[in-house]
Amino acid sequence: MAKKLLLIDGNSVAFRAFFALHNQLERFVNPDGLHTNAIYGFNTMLDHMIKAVEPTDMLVAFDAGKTTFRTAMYDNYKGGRAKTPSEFSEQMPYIKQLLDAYGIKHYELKDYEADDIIGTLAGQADQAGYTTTVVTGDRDLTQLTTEHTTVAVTVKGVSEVERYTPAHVEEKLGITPAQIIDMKGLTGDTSDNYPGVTKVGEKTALKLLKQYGTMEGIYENIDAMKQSKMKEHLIEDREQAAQAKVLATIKRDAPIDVQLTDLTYAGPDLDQLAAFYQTMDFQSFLKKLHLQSDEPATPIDYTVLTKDNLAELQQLTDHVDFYLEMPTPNYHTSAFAGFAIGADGHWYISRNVELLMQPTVADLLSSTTIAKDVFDMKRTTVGLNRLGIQLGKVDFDLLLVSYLLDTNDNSNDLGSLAEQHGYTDLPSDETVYGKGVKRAIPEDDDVFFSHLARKLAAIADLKPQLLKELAANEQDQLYDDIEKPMANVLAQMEIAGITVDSSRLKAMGSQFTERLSEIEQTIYQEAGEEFNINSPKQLGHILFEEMKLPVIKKTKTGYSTAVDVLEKLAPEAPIVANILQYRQISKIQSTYVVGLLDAIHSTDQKVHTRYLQTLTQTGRLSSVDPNLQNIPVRLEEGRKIRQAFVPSHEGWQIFSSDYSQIELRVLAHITNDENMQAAFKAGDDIHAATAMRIFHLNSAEEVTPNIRRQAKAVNFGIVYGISDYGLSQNIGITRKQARSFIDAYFKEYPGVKKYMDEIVQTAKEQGYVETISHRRRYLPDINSKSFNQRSFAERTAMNTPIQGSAADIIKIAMIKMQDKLQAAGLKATMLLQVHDELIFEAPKEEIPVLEKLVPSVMDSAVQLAVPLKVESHYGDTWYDTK
DNA sequence: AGAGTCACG
DNA sequence: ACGTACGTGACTCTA
Repeated sequence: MAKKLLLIDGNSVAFRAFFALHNQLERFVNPDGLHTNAIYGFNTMLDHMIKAVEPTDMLVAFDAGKTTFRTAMYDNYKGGRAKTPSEFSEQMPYIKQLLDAYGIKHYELKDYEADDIIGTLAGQADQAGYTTTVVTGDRDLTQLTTEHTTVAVTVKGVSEVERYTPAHVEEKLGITPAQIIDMKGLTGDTSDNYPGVTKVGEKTALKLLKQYGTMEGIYENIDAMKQSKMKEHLIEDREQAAQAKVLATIKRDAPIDVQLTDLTYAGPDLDQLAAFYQTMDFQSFLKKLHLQSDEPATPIDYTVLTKDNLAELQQLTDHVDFYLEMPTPNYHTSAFAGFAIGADGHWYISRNVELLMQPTVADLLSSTTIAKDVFDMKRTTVGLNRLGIQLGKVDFDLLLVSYLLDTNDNSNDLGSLAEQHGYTDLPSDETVYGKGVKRAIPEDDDVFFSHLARKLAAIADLKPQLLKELAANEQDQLYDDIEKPMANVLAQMEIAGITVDSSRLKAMGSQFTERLSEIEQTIYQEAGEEFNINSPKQLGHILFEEMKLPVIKKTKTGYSTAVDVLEKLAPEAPIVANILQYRQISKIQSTYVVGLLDAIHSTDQKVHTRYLQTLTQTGRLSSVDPNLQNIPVRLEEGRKIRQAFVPSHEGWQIFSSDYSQIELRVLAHITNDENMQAAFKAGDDIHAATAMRIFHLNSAEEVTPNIRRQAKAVNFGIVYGISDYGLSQNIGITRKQARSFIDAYFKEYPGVKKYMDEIVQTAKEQGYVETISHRRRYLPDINSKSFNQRSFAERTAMNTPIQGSAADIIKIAMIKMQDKLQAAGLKATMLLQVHDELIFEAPKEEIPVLEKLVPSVMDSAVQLAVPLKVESHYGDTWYDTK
């Protein structure tokens, strides 16, 4: 049989696992007080790789301590690294125990790193005709790839890897695996703390290698290179580079005393593994083990609910678990497949949702004293509403709570989510219902009913644990006072829907169709041939190969034809302007005319979006099916789409209020910057005020529109976690100028500077950032080795509290708003939310009331250190609210 | 299914 | 030196 060898870089993968589950650090503690997150993550990765590779032979290599031949050669090697957390080191011996139970050989060698052991064995395996897979978190190991050796580098979480073959290395970097060491030699390695050639980074290195092949090749030709700073650096740092290359080179001949033939993998010792899992308190792995040993899944008890036993439900007087199954995601239109109801292990199931309308059940559900525990209360509320039933008091919503605990837990599948929280008695819907075209509700009653019963059991079982975690995070208020009431408000808005004038849309559509075919003909003439303008590939061919226009930007797959590129090309050829025009109209046509028409419900001429309440990483909502949060407004052409959004009654109007600069006001609040707060308190135009400060102007007259525009861009940039490059691109200035703008900004608003530094520091220490309402976002990459990932996490750390707090504020306003509308007995209805804007419909005569009420509710939603400002507009259509 | 593009805050 | 602004969803083409 063909030999398949799996080699694992033990330290690297364990470290990766530790940080991937860092946000769960305190949940992974066994009864002895040992942290187990790295062990758990390592095990997950192990299972995943064994399943994917099906190895006949395996070995896990470890580093053998601090000093190696590399430290002997260069004493700063891996110097200056942050100390390994003790929570991590304490787990290492147990990872080795785990491997023993798995029957996997592990090995370490004094004076050598795990890399060298792997390199040596991979080389031997290649000779012996094995197929080898190397698993590591360290990209440098890609130098080992050959035709028979694949290197799988962990990218995200614990089980996602990127597989490097020689072809993949070539494709990503444009060099061969053997040239990786030349590249490292030139660039050095910050995380291992050795330098290469000054000012030479990956890009320069790759360019040089493509030209000269190897580091030696570069130096052989160095004299012929034209004079430049780079040449000087190359000459000066020659020795350093040579040393770096040696440091980066993985040994292929380490003096190992294991033989390839010793590595046979025969599978785990199940008893030993079970005992290990018991000590570690790994319930889910224990479960899997039992499944493997062919023990039947524990059956679950349930009762089929019928008209005859309905009365039994009257015993439920304290709390009720409830789940309504709708097979498709859109609960406004989905069929009903069945439901489950019960409490304390007594589960009643039926496919017949008409039973829900029986008073016994309906009263239970709509009761405001008997609390319901559910999964996705908004979905449940809308679904029940279609059956004429109100969902009353909800105590626990597993979906909402999981999202608040960790915004990454945003799967909509109850089974997957439960598993995330260590509950393994519930398979995913995909497992039970199938996926894709094969997805269907099981015909077998027992299969389906058991699944529904297990859903209730999961909700009931996880409730105490999750509520405890919520309290520990100080998120009780966020849950009780914001997200739960929010779910109800959103359900009402979704049910209300907004009326769309389809004849208006259709009229616009035929105009667009006509214009499109005209432009299309012009483009074909200018191109000299017909092609698909919607295909970036074909368009790129025409523009850059046939017409030979200059290439400004490339994408992964070819030439970029994005707007910013085309705008630069417009002066070169008239076809470009026509393409831009075509793109603009075709976007409006496909997404907003045709797309919107498709979404109109024929029953009421309305669109009913769904707001996703548990998706975004910041706490904002998102809107789907259709997305009503990105209806065109910036360009007049598209803005006209808004004329199709009309009130649902004769004599009514559309009314809208929006927060003005809410994110900058939040910024002024949380940074406590005196200068920025003063500007808002004085009611100044903040962009003009910023302009005067950073450009040192003395009077408001000196703020020209262009200067104000630049200051506005800087303000935005700050909110996004600015970089000089990003700002320079945005407003078309040099990087140096952008840098000086930013420096001036921080000097003028020192509180902002201080906040930005502190929030990044806080994120690095605690692993997450928070909004004013204790909404939390974990940033696992904040301490990443990769500059890119780390920088991204740092910008996120700066932006999330701002964007997220603004989201908190409008949510609070919406909840208060809904109450006020009801209390005032108004007919006005809240229809839409677009991040900083609320849209209503109301009888004309209520407009004056709304003009006072809405802004007052919005600006007093929370008390900040600066005032909140709200602007209102109204008219006959959404278009007219300007 | 993923990439490219473009609509919004 | 590194490679770049934060958060979304829908449509079209192409593998």
